[in-house]
Amino acid sequence: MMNKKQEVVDVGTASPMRPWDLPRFRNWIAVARVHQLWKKVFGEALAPLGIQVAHYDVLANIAHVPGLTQQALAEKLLVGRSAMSMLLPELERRGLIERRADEADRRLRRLWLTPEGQALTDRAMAIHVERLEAMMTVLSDAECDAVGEMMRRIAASLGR
Amino acid sequence: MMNKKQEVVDVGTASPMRPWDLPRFRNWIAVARVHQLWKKVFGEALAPLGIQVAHYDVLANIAHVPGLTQQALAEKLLVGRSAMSMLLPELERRGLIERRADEADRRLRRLWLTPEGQALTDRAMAIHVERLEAMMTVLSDAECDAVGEMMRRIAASLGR
DNA sequence: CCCAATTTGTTCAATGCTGAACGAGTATGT
DNA sequence: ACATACTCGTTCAGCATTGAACAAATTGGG
Repeated sequence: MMNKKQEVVDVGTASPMRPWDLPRFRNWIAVARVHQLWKKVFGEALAPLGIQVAHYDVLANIAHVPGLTQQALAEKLLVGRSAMSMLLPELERRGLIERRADEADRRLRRLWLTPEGQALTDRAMAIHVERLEAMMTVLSDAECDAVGEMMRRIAASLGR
Repeated sequence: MMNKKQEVVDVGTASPMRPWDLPRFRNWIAVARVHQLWKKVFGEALAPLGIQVAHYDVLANIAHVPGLTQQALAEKLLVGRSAMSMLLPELERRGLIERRADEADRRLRRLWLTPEGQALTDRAMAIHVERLEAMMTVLSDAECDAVGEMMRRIAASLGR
């Protein structure tokens, strides 16, 4: 497969650098824009449940990996540990999650969903899937998979 | 081209909804993750210049469309107008931008880069392009363009 | 011409996240 | 056993962003 570097003819413009002329630049802008738009749309879709995207991210990750620690959760969400210390007490107070100290290592607080939390998370995930499918209808299955594969490749190269 | 809906065999699991099994879900997670990682990486790359990503977004957009209004800038960045009212005075104080009232409509404050602002923006854009190219090396030109095209399609479908 | 409605930018209280400092608990080395 | 270094979670001040309320300027209909 050809993979020659994409070049832009320098016509001697005043500006020494015109990123908007570079395909990679313009294409990445599109990625960033879709991500931002999605966060807005999803946040509004979640509002009727009385939770925000940050709450949902927590609940969905506990549902995916029950019993994970606050540290592990913070890493998955790419936020600081302190953010969890601020957010989780609120979810606990609302009876959505439970924090139990690990028996072997009492520094760790492992996270679990209560039945109410699981029920809310199920509803939120249903909304998530529904909205995502709606957004993705403009892509064929093959295209969608191709995007995912490429993004995982980029993530791997970023995480060195 | 085949475009049959991707289905997941329901093996009668306990959970009524398992989004992680859906390809569209997993693929989108990858997009979100790359975007978040990029923001972190880029922010660190920008730190030596003494500006943050939010500042850069402002400067780069003024460089791209000199004389745009605060309102137009806020819309482009998907933030509220008040965010600009907080951020721009700082950039003005540092001598990077200039705000001049429009002659015809004195409600509007149009934004321009000072020579210093232009110089800093050029340096920042060089870093931006360099980092972006580095991140994108794992994609061929055709793949990169394909991602951009698909993202623009999604953005169009989201913006109804 | 005039009054109401709209638009632009600003202010301010409230919210959420960060990063550093800290205490409690655990691991390591001698 | 003991001291040191590390890890996990919490607290707190600092900072950015939001959304509502506001003033100034403009627009449009009577």
